[in-house]
Amino acid sequence: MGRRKIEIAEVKDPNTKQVTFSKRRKGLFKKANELSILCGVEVAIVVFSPGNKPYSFGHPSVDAVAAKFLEPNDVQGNGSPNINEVGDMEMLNQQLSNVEAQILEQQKKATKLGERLRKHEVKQLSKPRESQDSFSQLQHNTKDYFDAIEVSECLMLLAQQPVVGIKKRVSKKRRKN
Amino acid sequence: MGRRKIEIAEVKDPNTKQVTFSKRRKGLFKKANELSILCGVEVAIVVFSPGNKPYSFGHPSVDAVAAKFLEPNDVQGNGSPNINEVGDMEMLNQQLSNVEAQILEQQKKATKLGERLRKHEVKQLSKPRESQDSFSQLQHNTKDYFDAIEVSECLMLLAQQPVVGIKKRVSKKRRKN
DNA sequence: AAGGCTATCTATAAAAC
DNA sequence: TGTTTTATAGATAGCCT
Repeated sequence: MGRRKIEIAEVKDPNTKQVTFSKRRKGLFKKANELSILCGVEVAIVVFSPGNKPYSFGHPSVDAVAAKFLEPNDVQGNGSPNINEVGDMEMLNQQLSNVEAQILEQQKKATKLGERLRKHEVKQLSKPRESQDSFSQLQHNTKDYFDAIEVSECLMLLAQQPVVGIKKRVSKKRRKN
Repeated sequence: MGRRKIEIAEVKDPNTKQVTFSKRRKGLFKKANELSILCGVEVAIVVFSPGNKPYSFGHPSVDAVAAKFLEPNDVQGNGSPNINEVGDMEMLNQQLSNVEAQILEQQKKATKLGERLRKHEVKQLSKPRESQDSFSQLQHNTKDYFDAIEVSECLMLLAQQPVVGIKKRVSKKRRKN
């Protein structure tokens, strides 16, 4: 959409990245706003800048969307429970291709990280192809279920914004392969 | 962006509205995905369809973004606390025409919801997702590898679906006004 | 109602201020 | 360092299958 076509890969130059972020975040929010108005629907977005500053957009507000999401009883649309989807396979593929490259490059670092990862029962990264396959498969098998849950939880958390001392504990889990 | 320019106002024809929603939601998610990749940032979106079905997008996951959003303490980016901005005044003005009423209405729901949430705390919403939480924790501790690893990690974890027994507890937080 | 197909409109990468 | 402009890439409204 600019003078030149750019590949969707992380922008290296910090300055350019920041500029890109500003422009695209603005564009994203605008799109979200249009969507909410055109279709009379509710939307909520949270995004972090390269500098880790959080930005958000909500129509009518992030809280409102969260509340609605968490109140399935109020939804009598068509009887369909919370159904969620991550997006299109196309998008996922785009992510995957990106991930593959990163995995390869980070394999070394990942090794160093090994210890910490293991603490969390996260095994070492393996070949990209494997990831892709499993992911694709997973995508198929748990598309609806998976993300629906993910979001509901996020919203639940967001819904309680004025929160400060949330403590999350993750017990060591046993791998059961 | 189509054969004709349209004003940003609620589409009346239900069918057209649905089609518009589908197309634009797809576009919105794609944009969000591109933003996350181009700038190496985290994004989370939740949107309801005209039929009240929730859809979501998250990179690397809605959870991760939510957790980060809720734990400013962990963020040492530049010390800037949560900055919340909706976008342009233009956009805001457009929203204003609708928001007020909805906010009020949502406020009640939110309140009701609050009770409910507290009651259930964060019950276990899922199994496969849990793994991502430990990962998001991990992310905070390994910022350096963060970008490169987060996605691949996510994929790996997802690939290991048969994850069970993780327990996450969220303590009741005290609001500190 | 789920996918293509353009003609057009919109977003935005670079460049110019 | 930002704001505005410009030329293009990208998104999509109306159609059609």
